Amino acid sequence: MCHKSPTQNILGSCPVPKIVDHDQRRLELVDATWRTIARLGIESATMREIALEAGFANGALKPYFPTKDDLLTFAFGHVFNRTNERIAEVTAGQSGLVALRLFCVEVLPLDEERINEARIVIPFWQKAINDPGKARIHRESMEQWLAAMRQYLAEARDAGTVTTAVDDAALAGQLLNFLLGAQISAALAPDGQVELGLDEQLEGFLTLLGC
Amino acid sequence: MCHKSPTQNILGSCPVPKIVDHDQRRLELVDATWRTIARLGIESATMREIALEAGFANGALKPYFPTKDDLLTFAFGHVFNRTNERIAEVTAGQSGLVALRLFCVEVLPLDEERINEARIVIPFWQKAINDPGKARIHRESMEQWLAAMRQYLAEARDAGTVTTAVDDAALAGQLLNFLLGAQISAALAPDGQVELGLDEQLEGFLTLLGC
DNA sequence: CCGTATTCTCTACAAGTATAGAAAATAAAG
DNA sequence: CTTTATTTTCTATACTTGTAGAGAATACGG
Repeated sequence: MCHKSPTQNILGSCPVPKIVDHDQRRLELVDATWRTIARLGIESATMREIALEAGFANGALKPYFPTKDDLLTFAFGHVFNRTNERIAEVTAGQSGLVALRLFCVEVLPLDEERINEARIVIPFWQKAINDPGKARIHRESMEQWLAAMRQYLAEARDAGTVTTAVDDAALAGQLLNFLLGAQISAALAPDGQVELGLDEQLEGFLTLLGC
Repeated sequence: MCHKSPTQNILGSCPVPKIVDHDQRRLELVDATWRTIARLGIESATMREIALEAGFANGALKPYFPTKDDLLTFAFGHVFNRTNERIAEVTAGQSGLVALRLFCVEVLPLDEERINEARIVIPFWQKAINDPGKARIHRESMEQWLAAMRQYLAEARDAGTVTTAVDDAALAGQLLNFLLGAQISAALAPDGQVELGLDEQLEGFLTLLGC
């Protein structure tokens, strides 16, 4: 009698047949979900289409995500986490205006990959309107972002690079809404359009802070 | 033999039975669509549900909107037009910073009605991601808004109330994205929440312009 | 009251969806 | 090769949706 779980048993001695890392498979499926939504839109991202994109047949997703909502919630959460990790990497060891700029540049949809992320997050927002759980995911990330931005602003004030009379909470909120709106503008821009002027808008905002 | 169309024939003399103003009926249906989306979300806004909300049975919408897409496109366009008319009313005869503030206040989701509009426009954006026609509707309105904002900024510069070195195009773009992002923030805020600080953020931005 | 053109209701249907679960395929140990 | 537990395919089901269209209801002139 063997008590070992097959997935743990790489060098096992029981009648052990298969080795699929469920967690990694889930990430593969999330990636396929992401690609499908970016390519066809969320309305065409059916379980069948996602399975196909992942290279499987219809029912293969079931053992890893019992329902479609599980899959989507996990996928959305993963995109959020990935963005936050990227932000953490880029801003590590930085502070003040420099960190604030790096933060914004990382979030703004300035390249094809992040424009795709904008095409994912908008359907997420739409679902969140009528799904309190998803709305909470959004709000918690945004609280986190706001806190980071307020800290960077405070640091910049200490350094003397931010001198405006407008208070930090208002500035951070304004900047956050700007970042969110930029997702809309980028996702709905015509196919070939590269220049939305987001760089200039960000630089403009940062310039205004020093008044 | 009678050649008059019954809908035109208010005082007719033919065997004329019914008087339904098709255009007004369409507006009623658009209103019911709007209410349904605001109440249940766009995913639950089926033809049946919309018809019910309008006080009709399933198939009654058909003569006025042959397909669901016709209904939705018309409904979205109508919300856009209504907003633009409201803006035109409020800013009529105004100019410069005053006009700019009135414009923004009219667009920002500061009351329950405009938070509902945010709950409508987000599903629209989502659909527009994969529907070039809808994307164009959005872009054309935004071009119009940008032009208006740039003009107000130019007027304010002439009046000396805007003195920043940041150029007007960047300012207008930044402000537009702020307005769009505010829709997201408001639509996903918790139910009871009244204060997002959008007023302060707008005032903060306008203050920064005078540097 | 009757006739008539319009408006609306109701039922029906074809297409597509998520999901369930039986059966086949698979891969490694013995 | 056989055994065994897992993984994947495949088919089936229950449900919802948009749409179509026949028929009933309606309202008004005569």
